[in-house]
Amino acid sequence: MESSDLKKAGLKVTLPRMKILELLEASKVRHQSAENIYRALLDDGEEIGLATVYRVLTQFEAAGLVERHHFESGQAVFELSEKGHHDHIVCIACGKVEEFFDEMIESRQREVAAEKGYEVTDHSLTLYGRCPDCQKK
Amino acid sequence: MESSDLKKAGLKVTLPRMKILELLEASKVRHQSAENIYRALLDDGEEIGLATVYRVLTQFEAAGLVERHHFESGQAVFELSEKGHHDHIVCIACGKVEEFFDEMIESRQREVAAEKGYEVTDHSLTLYGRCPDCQKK
DNA sequence: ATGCAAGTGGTTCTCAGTATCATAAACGTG
DNA sequence: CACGTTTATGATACTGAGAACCACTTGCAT
Ligand SMILES: [Zn+2]
Ligand SMILES: [Zn+2]
Ligand SMILES: [Zn+2]
Ligand SMILES: [Zn+2]
Repeated sequence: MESSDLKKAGLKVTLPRMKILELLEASKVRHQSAENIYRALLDDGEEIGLATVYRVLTQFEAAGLVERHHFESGQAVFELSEKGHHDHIVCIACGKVEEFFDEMIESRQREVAAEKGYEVTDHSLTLYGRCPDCQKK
Repeated sequence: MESSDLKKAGLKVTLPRMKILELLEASKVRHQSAENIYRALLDDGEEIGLATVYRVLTQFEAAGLVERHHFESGQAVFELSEKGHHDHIVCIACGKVEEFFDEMIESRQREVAAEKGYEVTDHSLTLYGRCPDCQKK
């Protein structure tokens, strides 16, 4: 992922956009809030405004570069959309987010929607529970 | 649903609580935002404060009387939890909400979580698309 | 280089929801 | 049913995520 991806998305290559993209790639945490990204960039010594982070993430989302999720925690989180569609399991104790994909669930969703005559454009499935680590505590 | 349900839930029977419960039962729209409920009560000539509506709905949720959902529209919506678990299809054009239950999806979710060692406490599945009516337009 | 369209970021604004707190209503007791 | 304690109410102030503004800066084509 690099500047060419920004061009492809119809976005000018600017420093803040590059920095945000780089951070999303480099970070070991895949699902991050806007404020998280903002603080991480500040900590890296970058000069960037919070408004820019929100604006750029929204543009990235519109361009299909990132996806936005609303887990129950309130705050939206963003992830690079390099990998294909997947759903999430969120640990309610430590906040860890894992991903999964289950073709049977996906196809049943399509069937359910078709039965009701809906054209589905999107869906969101999130499981909440305790991860193995947090169960031990 | 009546005053006894409030007592069972460990909540004093007060006028605002009764009014909110009555409205939720009587309303033809099952999934409503707090502000919606507030305005509906005002329109019915009730004297109630918005803070009370939010407070009471949160108490009802804690007591298991209502469920809160966060569809992508931002605002939380509430519904009586009289019926069993179900998931939702939301029309992105007109906002209509339909409900469905699919045992195959439910059981696959349990399996996926078990494979990853999670104890699932809850999940949220929402399909977004266009309802039959809105497709015609 | 130079001009201008597009982007930035400090700040203000919005909007859903919560906290505060003085007043009012519910309920157990006599 | 009057009383007093406890809990609830509701007007209002506050919060926090995110969008809107707008003067200033940057990227890029000529
Ligand atoms: Zn955990
Ligand atoms: Zn993900
Ligand atoms: Zn519709
Ligand atoms: Zn429902």
